[in-house]
Parts: sequence; structure tokens; C-alpha cells
Amino acid sequence: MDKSSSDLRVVKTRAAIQSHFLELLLQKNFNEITVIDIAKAANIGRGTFYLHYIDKFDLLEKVMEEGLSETVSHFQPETYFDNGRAIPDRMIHFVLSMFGHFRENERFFRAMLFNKGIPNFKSRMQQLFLSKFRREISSMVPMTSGVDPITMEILPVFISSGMIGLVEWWFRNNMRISEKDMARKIFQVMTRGPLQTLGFTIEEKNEH
Amino acid sequence: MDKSSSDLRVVKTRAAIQSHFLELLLQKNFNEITVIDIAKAANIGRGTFYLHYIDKFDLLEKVMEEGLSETVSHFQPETYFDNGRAIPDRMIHFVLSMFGHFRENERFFRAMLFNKGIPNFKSRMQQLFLSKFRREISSMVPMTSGVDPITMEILPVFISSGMIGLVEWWFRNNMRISEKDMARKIFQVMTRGPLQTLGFTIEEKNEH
DNA sequence: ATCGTTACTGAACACTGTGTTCAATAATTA
DNA sequence: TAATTATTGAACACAGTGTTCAGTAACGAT
Repeated sequence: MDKSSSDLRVVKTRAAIQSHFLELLLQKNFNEITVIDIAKAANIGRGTFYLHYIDKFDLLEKVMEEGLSETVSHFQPETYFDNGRAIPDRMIHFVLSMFGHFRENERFFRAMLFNKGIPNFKSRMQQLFLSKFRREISSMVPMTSGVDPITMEILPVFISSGMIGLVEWWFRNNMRISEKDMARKIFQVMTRGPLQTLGFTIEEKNEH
Repeated sequence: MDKSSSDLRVVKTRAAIQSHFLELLLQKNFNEITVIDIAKAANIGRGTFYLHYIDKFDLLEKVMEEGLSETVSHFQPETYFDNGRAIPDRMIHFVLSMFGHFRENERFFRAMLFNKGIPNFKSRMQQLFLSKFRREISSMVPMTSGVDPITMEILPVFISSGMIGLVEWWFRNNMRISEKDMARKIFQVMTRGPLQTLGFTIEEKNEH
């Protein structure tokens, strides 16, 4: 049923397809890429493509999946909080290693983030961040037991979404900011909040 | 060259196309929608479609553009800051009216945010938020003149991206949180920051 | 109400890309 | 080396595209 992926030929063909597909994605809109293009670029017969993937959407799906699950494996579960205290070093270290991973897989992330025809990628990446932050936050129940449930839902959404935006921005600016600086800035915003980071004093109001 | 859009027939056809297109987007993947589908749904000849749009991508583009520029018109330029003080009421009011607009145009935003074949929409929406926040933040130069430039760039990115995530989340949860509550929560996170909102005390470190 | 204009219809057209099939060939494993 | 299996390349029917054109219907202006 499944092609024995230990066969050298299979490995080669799939690698060729995926690699040239990424290359094409960096050059033109996913909508405009045909199976013919892919086969031509990868130097394989068009029929061969269909021996491995259902269609180009399937290929995209597989490539995405693979790249993202590799990314996930860099989410080692650490404890960033210690009874409401602590944080800084471990948190910064986490963000640092994330951005390292992004830099190492620049081709993949550029293709996925910036190709105009690819839907969904940011959503799926956000999903990863989201479940990471959700796990993180809900694991500190003793600390956050007083916080209202809506806030508990909203925060990881806001954070994960904001993080994706930052990653995208970082790539768009050709990664000119060092991973270390990114980590520091993010830590700062997380702890002091956007407005205080900008130097504003907040006029307190009755909460809740 | 351009069809006189005062002609009733033109107005009718375009309205029919756009409306049924939205309907189709709510039902199935953009990739799977054909011009044939659209023409059939809108009860027009297939050729007629091409008298108004180049192809389905062009149609999507126009619909997006229209919806987004209407959204933009709700971004009245207000001053939320008064010499580093102030904020609360006006800011909350702004977010409040935004979410009101989202609720009123639910069909449009649902189609654009959740259809799996549509790329780009979130990016473009974020672009809107981004330029809004950039304008806002850079207009308070006296206040923020001490803030380092990287932070000045990163913050609006983080905020706008986070906001998009919240909007998406809000729709996905069938808008069960009132606009007022959303506005309050967002204000809270903006001012106190994610971690303080969760009740954490931050162990200070040397900044910069 | 009539007339001139213009949008719509529907069928036909060539064309591009899809996904499948099949016998022949090449590469791989054991 | 033999047996297996992946790849090739050509052919096939098919779906959808984008354009054309003569005929018809709807519109705006007077």
C-alpha cells in the first residue's frame, strides 16, 4: 500500500519534489504552480508525482505538516514559573531557541509565511503556539486561580497571535535583529505590557 | 471602458455575484469554488461573470478590498493619549466600536477569516491595524522619545497581530463575549501586560 | 412611449491542466 | 543474479477556463 520509504528511489523522488516545490513557492504564487511545473523542476515524470501525492494541495499539506512538527519538537516543556516568582532566564531562553530554529529553517518559513497563495499556515502555526501557551498558563493554577475565566482564555490567544506577527515581521526585516534582542523585547512586553513599555503611566480605574 | 455602474442591470448583477460568492465561501473552500458555481448561484450566464471580473481571484480581491476599506472608515483618528495620562475611556470606546462593526458584518468576516482557501486576508487586516497603531504610537513623540527604536517598531506589530487573533477567537466563539467585555479585557492587557494580568509578580532585572 | 445604447444570454471554441491507465524500462534490495 | 518495485512516457477522458458572436432583453434619456 504505502511505498516502502526505505527504497532509495522513493527517498530521492520525494526529496526532489519537496525541495523544488519549496523553491517554486519562493518564486511564485501557490495558485499558479502546476503539477507540471513541479514535475519539470524536480526532473520526474508527471505521473510519478501522483504516485506520491494526491495533488498539489496534498503535497503542501505534507510539507507543512513536516515542517511544523519539527518545529513542535523544539517546544520542550519547561517550567517558566516558580510559584509566581522567577521567569526571566528560562523564558528568554525559550524564545531564543525558537528564533534560532526559525533562522535555521529560513527557506521553509519564508515560503510558508510569504507566499500569497498559501492559506492557513499562520493559523496552524498559531495553533501550535496557542496550545503551548495554554498548557503553560493553565499549569500554574495555584497562581492564577483568582483570574477570571475569560482572561484565561483570551491571554494565550493574544500572546500566540502576537508572537506570530513578530516572527513574520522578523523575517520580513531579514532577521536583522538578533535572536537575543528579540527575546529580550518580547520578555519586556510580556511583563510590563505594551503601554508601560512605551513609557506611559496608566490612570488606574476600578477593575472588573 | 468601465461599465457605467449607474446602470441598474450592472448593479444588480454585481450585487448578485458578490452576495452569492460570500454565501459559497461560507459553505466551501475557495479553491473548490468555480466560476461555474458562482454563475449558477447568482443566476447569471457564465460569460457575464467575465464582463465584470477577470477571474475568481479578481472577485475575491474586490470583495476583500471593499469590505476592508469599509472597515477602515471606522478608524476615525482620535487621540487616546493626553500627555502620557488619560487613555481609558477613549481607548475602550474605540475597541467597542470596532467590535460593533465586526458583529454587523459577521457574514463577511466569517467568510474571510475561516474559509480555508483564502490566503492573505488576515495579513491585510493586520496591515490595517498596524498602520493605525503605528500612527497612534508615533504621534506621541514627546512621550516616547526615550524608547528605543526597535521597541517602537515591534510594539505595533505585536499589538495589531494580537488583536487579529482576538477578533478571530471572538468569532469562533460565536461572539458570546460582549463587545464591552472584550474592550475591557484588551485595555487591561494593554496596560498591565499579559503576565501581570495573570497575577504574576515580575522579578525585576536590569533593562536595556 | 419610443429610440438608441448597452448589458446579458447561451452556445460554441480552443486551450490548459488534471488524474488515471498501461506496457516498457530502470533501479534497488536481498 | 533474480525478483521486486519505482519510474517513465504516452495516451486518455474530463473539468474548468477565458473568449467570441449573434440574438435578446433591459435600461436611461428625451
